[in-house]
Amino acid sequence: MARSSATSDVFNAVAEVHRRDILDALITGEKAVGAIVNDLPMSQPQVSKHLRVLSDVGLVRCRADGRRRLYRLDPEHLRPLHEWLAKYEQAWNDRLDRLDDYLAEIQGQGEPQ
Amino acid sequence: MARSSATSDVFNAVAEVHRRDILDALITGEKAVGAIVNDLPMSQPQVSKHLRVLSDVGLVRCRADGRRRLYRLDPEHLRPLHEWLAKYEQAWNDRLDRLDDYLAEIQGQGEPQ
DNA sequence: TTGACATATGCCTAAGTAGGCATATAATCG
DNA sequence: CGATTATATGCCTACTTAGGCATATGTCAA
Repeated sequence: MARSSATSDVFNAVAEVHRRDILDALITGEKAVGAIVNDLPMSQPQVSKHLRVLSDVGLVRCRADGRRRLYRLDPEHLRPLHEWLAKYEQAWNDRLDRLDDYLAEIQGQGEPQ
Repeated sequence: MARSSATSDVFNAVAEVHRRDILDALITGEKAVGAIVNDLPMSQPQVSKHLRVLSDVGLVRCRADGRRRLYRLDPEHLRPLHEWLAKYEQAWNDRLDRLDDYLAEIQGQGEPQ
């Protein structure tokens, strides 16, 4: 048996590196499919299919603009991940607080945009 | 092609519901395999195999105690997830701040232990 | 309408893997 | 040592899925 359907599970949707790449590409804002294809080393059908999965899970939303489809992130749907992770942050607060510090540090350093 | 090996990727390791269940079961502390089998509706080999995956990724650590193997969480290895998620928290701080509030709320309410 | 551009889908194959079952390994006890 | 308990592995099958390719669908322009 394989993993339960990625279509209905944010965890599975995000488990795919390429899908994370797409989400990362959308962090800067709304983008057309073609733009994503240009930014990432993926074929157009590949991108479209991954966008479909991400869309089914709610992580991205689509908007029509002429013959283009503009996709944007819907971070609200990262909530399950966030909640799940939060349980562990609570349990081992001290260790993860250090992690938070570390993150704040590297984020403070490299903020090009 | 299937997803890239779960053995080398925290995201994939955590994508499996049963593996998350095991991790959740270990939140309260170190547990023997048998204890996990008792707590969750899974067979012993099933639990052992999932523990193997989690172990390979570093999310759990094993300690021998007689004929038992005690497993405990190593939250440090949740860092990739945390870091990845942090990027989005930064980008949409206002939205996820509300989520943080919400989480703090429900966590403050139900703290039985 | 015809043609060019933009994106989505369908079909197919290869590959990874979860779970069941039996069994191997390991440790303890008598 | 032999028996029992505790856990890990191996084999097998079924199911999911990523990616390639071709093509359908949709939109705009002339």
